[in-house]
Amino acid sequence: MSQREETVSAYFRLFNEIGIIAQLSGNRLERVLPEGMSLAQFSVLNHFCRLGGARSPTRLASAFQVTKGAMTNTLQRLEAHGFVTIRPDDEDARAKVVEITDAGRAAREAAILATAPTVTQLAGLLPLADVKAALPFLEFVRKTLDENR
Amino acid sequence: MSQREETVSAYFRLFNEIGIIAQLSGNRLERVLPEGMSLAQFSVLNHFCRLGGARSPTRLASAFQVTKGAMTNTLQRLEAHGFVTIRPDDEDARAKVVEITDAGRAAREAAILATAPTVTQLAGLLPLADVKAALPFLEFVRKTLDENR
DNA sequence: TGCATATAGTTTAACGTTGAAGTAGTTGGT
DNA sequence: ACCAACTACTTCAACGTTAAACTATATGCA
Repeated sequence: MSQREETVSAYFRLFNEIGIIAQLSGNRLERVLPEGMSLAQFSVLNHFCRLGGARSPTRLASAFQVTKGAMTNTLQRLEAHGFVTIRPDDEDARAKVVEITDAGRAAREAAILATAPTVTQLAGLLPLADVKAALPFLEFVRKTLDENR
Repeated sequence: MSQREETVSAYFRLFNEIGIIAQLSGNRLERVLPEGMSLAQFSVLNHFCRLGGARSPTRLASAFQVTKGAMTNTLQRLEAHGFVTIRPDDEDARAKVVEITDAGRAAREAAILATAPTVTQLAGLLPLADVKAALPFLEFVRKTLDENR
């Protein structure tokens, strides 16, 4: 294999491994999440609880790197469950303001409890130090991909 | 934040970053791939070219960590394009034997050429040494998830 | 002020995936 | 030789995603 081919294959392998891990870990978490709660919904609830305050759909879409259409879908489901409220933005009639509800906070708590055994199991298998060591590079890859679409 | 919460959040961040990277890199490659060729199809063609020989659908499904249903879908599309042949297995009437065709090899070549500029761009942004350094951990994570479903 | 352009959000079709149900064939213990 | 349990593959509905088309509103410049 030429040097060029070896280089190309390293990048393909990187994205291939990452793709498979995303698939396996996503399924895995989704299976233990309470009935009807998707990973996308859980992530949004988490975001609100961790950072507090209100957000527009567009800002959420960009935080999670999904299209606005995908975020519309997620937010409509969350609203149907009563986990968020969506109201018009007074200062910009195009925009909306999304906020988590008490029910949403409770659902997030329940979801965290539900995932705890799985996270504990993984913590026993994947050394925390390795995970922490890998994060900066992964964040760098994510930012790089994001900035060069 | 308690030690426990910090640990949990490290694992969530790991899978969150990986999920976003998978989404962004997958879209990105798919956009430059020749019309009608999905990443799943490309991966299968690549697999055949790199490793040679024939494979059963189940073996392919397990190599890519997708369900058999997903692989049925991918193989049917590849067969419709004439990129693989699918025939019964003489030694096991339940099974099938999948092989790449010359057209499939040509399509794979074309796909590699199409992705070359993107890979080159990424190679300029993500240092090869960092990518190579990250691979063993990612492979370990993938194997661990795979073995503990 | 008016108009071109940009932005916020929704809708739609198409896609790939999962999980479960179903068909067909194989295997191993008795 | 039989039959229960397993395995290979397909089909189907549901889901979350993308990209593109669309409506409505905002912004900036001539």
